Amino acid sequence: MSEQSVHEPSAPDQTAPEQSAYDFRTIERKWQQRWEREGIYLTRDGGGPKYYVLEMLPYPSGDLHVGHAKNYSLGDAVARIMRMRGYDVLHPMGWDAFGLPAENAAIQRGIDPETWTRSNIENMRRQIKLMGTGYDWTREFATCDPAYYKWNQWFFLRMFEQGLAYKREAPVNWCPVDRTVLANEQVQDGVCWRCGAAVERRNLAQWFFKITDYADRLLAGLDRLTGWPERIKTMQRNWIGRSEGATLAFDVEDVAARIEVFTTRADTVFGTTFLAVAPEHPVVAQIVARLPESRARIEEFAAGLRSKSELERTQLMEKAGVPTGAYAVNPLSGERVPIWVANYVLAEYGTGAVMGVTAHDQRDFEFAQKYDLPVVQVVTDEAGTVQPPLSEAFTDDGVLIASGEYSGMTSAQARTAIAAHLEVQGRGTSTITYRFRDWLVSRQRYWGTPIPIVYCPTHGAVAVPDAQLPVLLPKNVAFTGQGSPLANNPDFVHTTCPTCGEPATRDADTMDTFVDSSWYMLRYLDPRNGERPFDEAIATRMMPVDQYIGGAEHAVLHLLYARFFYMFLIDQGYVHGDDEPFTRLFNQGTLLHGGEKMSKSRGNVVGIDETVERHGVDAMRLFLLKAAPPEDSLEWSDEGIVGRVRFVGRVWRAVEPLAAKAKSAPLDRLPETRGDAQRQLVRALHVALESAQGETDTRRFHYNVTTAKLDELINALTTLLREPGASDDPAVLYVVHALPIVLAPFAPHLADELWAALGYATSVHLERWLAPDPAALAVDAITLVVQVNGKVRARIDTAPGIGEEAAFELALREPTVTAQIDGKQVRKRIFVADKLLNIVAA
RNA sequence: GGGAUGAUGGUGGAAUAGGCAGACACAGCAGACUUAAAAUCUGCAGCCCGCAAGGGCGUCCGGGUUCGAGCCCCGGUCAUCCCACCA
Repeated sequence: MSEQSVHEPSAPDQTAPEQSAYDFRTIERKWQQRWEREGIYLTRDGGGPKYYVLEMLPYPSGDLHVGHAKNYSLGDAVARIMRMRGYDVLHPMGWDAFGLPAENAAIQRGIDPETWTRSNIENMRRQIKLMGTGYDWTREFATCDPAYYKWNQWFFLRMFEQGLAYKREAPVNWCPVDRTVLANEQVQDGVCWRCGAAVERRNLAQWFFKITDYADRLLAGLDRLTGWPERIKTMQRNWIGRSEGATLAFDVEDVAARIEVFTTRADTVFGTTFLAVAPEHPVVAQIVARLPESRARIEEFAAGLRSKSELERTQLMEKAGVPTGAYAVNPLSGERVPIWVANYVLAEYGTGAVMGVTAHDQRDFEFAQKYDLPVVQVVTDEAGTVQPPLSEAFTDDGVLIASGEYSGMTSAQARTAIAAHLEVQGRGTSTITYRFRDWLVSRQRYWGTPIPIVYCPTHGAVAVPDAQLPVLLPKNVAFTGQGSPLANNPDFVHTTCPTCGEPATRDADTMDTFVDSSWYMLRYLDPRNGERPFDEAIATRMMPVDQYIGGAEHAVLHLLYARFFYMFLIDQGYVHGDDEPFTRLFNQGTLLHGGEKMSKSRGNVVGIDETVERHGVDAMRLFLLKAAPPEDSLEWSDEGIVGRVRFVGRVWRAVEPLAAKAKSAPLDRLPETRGDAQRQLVRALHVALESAQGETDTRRFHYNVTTAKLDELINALTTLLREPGASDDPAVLYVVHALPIVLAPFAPHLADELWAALGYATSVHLERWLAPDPAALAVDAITLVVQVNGKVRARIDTAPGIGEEAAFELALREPTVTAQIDGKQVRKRIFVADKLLNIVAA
């Protein structure tokens, strides 16, 4: 590492604590340089079990703040503990480098997106190294490297071949002034972020990945992911939104059309009093052709709806509709029901049409109230107490009434019977509907992976041959914020058809950046492979990721897309094994400052450079681990970190004077202990070891508790050191010798400085972890709690294993106990060995 | 509207399986060291009564189960997050 890459100290800060004897600035820099020089964090192939720990790929936004540090401190501690425990740890880092902010910088400040991105990466890499994190940097890549995005294109073509990538029209946000598509975050209050023009919805032909083909596998896989938080799995299930029901067909009177409706309540068909369709439903055009007098009314209604923002449409609007004038026929009862266009029917879900069952669906009920439609109850509860008139929809399952031959059946029986009956007549089928849609991957942007498709007047959409990949992003691009940068670039767009060689045009869209992050965990395994995205054998050996760490904001999209992508890779045989890519998932809590999430846009960031310069890396990392459990959000505290600065100094002052002696204290067996204080000290060390190691086993990562155990350890050590002769005590020297090992995952620089002071020439991070020793953890004295009627009245210090009778006799010697029993009869005794004696007296 | 999670001292938090509530730390107070301060070290510290010994109360509120509830059950309040016209 060169000198330039180390941060220059900022101006001296008068409020900063005076430098103690432990010069963290010099020491931390020294170790970081040495670790890098010696390559101690390169992935080892030492014949141990593999352990792949991965933090979610960061976006290179510019500067790291302590919120990022919270994430990396955790992953780094996990990686270090597992490495010391003998696992062959893979812990890589890279960059999610495509995306909108770089393009915005280009539009607003005229900076080339690549220049902007690369310089951010440089800075963030420097800052991550400044934290002393143990990544294997030889595997680093950025998703904007052509050597990476080439494989995005390659996978796109494989999906295209399999019919999993397809093209269809879909609405986008369109700015009529800038003639460009806007991302949702570029639409603010319905207007363009740049020019303020009102944003329109427009249909464009775009590429989709057929993730819905995998819906049931994505659902089923969740049940096997026992190492994932239940909350995230629930969110994914809700997102997929599997719904079992039936599709039923209603004939339209006087129009040669059928309206299909999806319903989960086929048992309520007899209660249908109207049909509601989305304004976009094709039947609307057919009805208008037949009943021209309805045209104006329907078009006005649809136009009013289109002018509303998404927010107004989904949250604020009252249910409303207009009658089309046409009627449909109930396939079971034969009754005529009016067809309405309604604002609460979604074109994209189900069939875009619903049967209006006013008595048994709350939305339909409200609609009926507003437009005075009949309410026909066809289900009642078991006891038959629910009777008309209804004041609200009765939405529970129950028993059918007024439903012809189905009356008397339960809802569940009727659903099956009705679906079967209609199926025979060709008017119904059992259907499973999903809430989530196929994955729209086209983005009308520059800074992303070009879609490797060419449009030929003769041959249509043609795949770019593999040999011609990557389709490179052009360099000579003007960023005006108007139009599409690639579509505006003739050199890029004009090409020849791979099939016939005639003039053709390229697809001018780029891929959603979620494509980039859907398979990156595989590229780390074989990052320089030029022939394949990754080697099959290596991937099969190293996958899945054992521990994935990141924020809950990716609970649905990224984590669902990556699971889908991996299932595809498994199916295609690019990697073998289980089709879930992330065995365990841990969701970090966010870092708050001033009660709000720390972020550049909120202007409440605390930078890494300043924090490290002022307090030191180890203190920062220890504070971020100590202040709260890692899944909780955590309020940054400039005061709180002072406690960790003190801890670092206290450890150094306690250990350093004894370091020369301590190396000869053997670590392979427990030391002789003379007294209770010595036994407590050795026990404190093993409690800390157990805490640190247990957290990786149980996956809770509650290092806030582990750091408290380290506090207790150092408190016990400094207390003992005040006793005469302590510096020759075998227990003290044993603990001093072992201390760097237990500190290594959390304060890696301090640990190595202590290890060197002991006289070691090699890094402590190459040492083996100490196994917590049950003999050291055993206690030789307990405090037995004595309760009278459930209230603590005395505590008796005694040896473990004391019997109930003996305990009772001791308890009766305590005046605070006898005072409570006095004049009462002892009715009962509850005895919990080595813990508690409860005397029940009345 | 639906779902999930949570609520513990001045603050962040701890409490393995229903068994000592408040570990550890921050802030605070007192003391030691110092000419003085900083740094460091030591001690105190949930609330109320009491000189003390000790006692009463106490984990959002109200009930319940239990010898015993921060933890389990029922009802409520508040907070955060997610989904939200999904037929």
